[in-house]
Amino acid sequence: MAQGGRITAEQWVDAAYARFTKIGLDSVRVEAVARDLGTTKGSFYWHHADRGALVRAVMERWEAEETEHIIAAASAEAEPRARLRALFGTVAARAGRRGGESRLYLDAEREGVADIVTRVTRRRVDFVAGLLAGLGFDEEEAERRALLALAVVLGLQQLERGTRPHIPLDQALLTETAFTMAVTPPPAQGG
Amino acid sequence: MAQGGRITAEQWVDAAYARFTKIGLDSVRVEAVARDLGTTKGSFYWHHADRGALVRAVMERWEAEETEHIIAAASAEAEPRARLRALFGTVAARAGRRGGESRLYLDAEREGVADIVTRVTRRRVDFVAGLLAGLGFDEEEAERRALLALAVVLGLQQLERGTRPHIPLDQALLTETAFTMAVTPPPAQGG
DNA sequence: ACGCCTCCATACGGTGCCGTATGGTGAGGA
DNA sequence: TCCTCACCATACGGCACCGTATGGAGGCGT
Repeated sequence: MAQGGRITAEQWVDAAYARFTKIGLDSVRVEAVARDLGTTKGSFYWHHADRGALVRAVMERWEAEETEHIIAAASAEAEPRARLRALFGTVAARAGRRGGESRLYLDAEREGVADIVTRVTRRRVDFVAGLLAGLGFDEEEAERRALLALAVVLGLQQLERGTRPHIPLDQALLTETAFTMAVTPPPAQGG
Repeated sequence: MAQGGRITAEQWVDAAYARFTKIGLDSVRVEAVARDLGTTKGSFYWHHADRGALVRAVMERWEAEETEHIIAAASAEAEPRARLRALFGTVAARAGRRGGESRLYLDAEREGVADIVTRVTRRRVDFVAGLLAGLGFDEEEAERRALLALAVVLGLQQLERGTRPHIPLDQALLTETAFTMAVTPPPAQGG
């Protein structure tokens, strides 16, 4: 991490992004990132306007990477059901690498990046809803189930982080149950 | 909020609890609560050891109140399905009054109250799992579905707080869908 | 009325952060 | 070679917070 020489504007974003993914957006602090880079904030304020600009750059990179991941997950399988299954698996498997995202929705407004978070969220919801619609759910039911699926991911991250000793979460079985719940249609009316 | 006279140790917890429910545990700061009370931290450090003790007292009150609410929700209806339905409705209706809880799981470890959060979470999970078991799910499936239900609540709170303009969340319809998903058994194997 | 003892206001030192000001260093062009 | 300018280290003032030290202020018993 530490290096004495010259530093580019992008390297500042790199280091800040590393902090974001590992800890959270609130850990993107000018002086802390400077320590990570082995330099001082004198460099930072030459390359960037202020902390807000750095935070925004981090979020824009996050948005780009997230879009790539969504596309990658989409192109893995052909049928909607298999796609959704693969998506659930990928999301579960990458849970540990989304440490920063667990705090994101709570920091978004204060950090002034709620617009970016909203765009990413919309894309995620639309993507999942599209798959569910392909399974036969009507548009609105598909969107509701997609929202609930997103919420489950966010919520499980919190349950894992905030409880100690950890409540045992068997990710594989939970994912299986969540997938089944998502794709199982409601029983016929009047049952 | 402001009052000049003498202040008891409990009043400090009252004011801190108000901050917790409205904003979050991280807003429980000695000098800020002192301002709310119209006094200074000189009073605080006479009544309490340090900020950690105050935070812990707030969480213990939260634990007690949450236990009451769980019991109240339980005694509202007779059958498991109706109980679960009532519980979902109550949780959805009180969403706005749980502002502090949205940050709680993320602050728990740093604030040293993960044990209390874990206890409350366990009780919630066990309660919901018990109702689901009463509907015919086996113990482990019931626990998984209970965990997912908890996660949905936490996740939806974040989605609502972190997106702007807000993604429209129709709480009533979402609750209905979530309830249906929770109580609908998986389709028979080999379907 | 006098003193005591509970309770609190104020001042202080320490930490971590933001953003600015200012001076220095080194690499590349003239 | 030396000058210039991109780049950075340091120092500073400001803010919010924690916890301590210290000196009142006021009710209460005697």
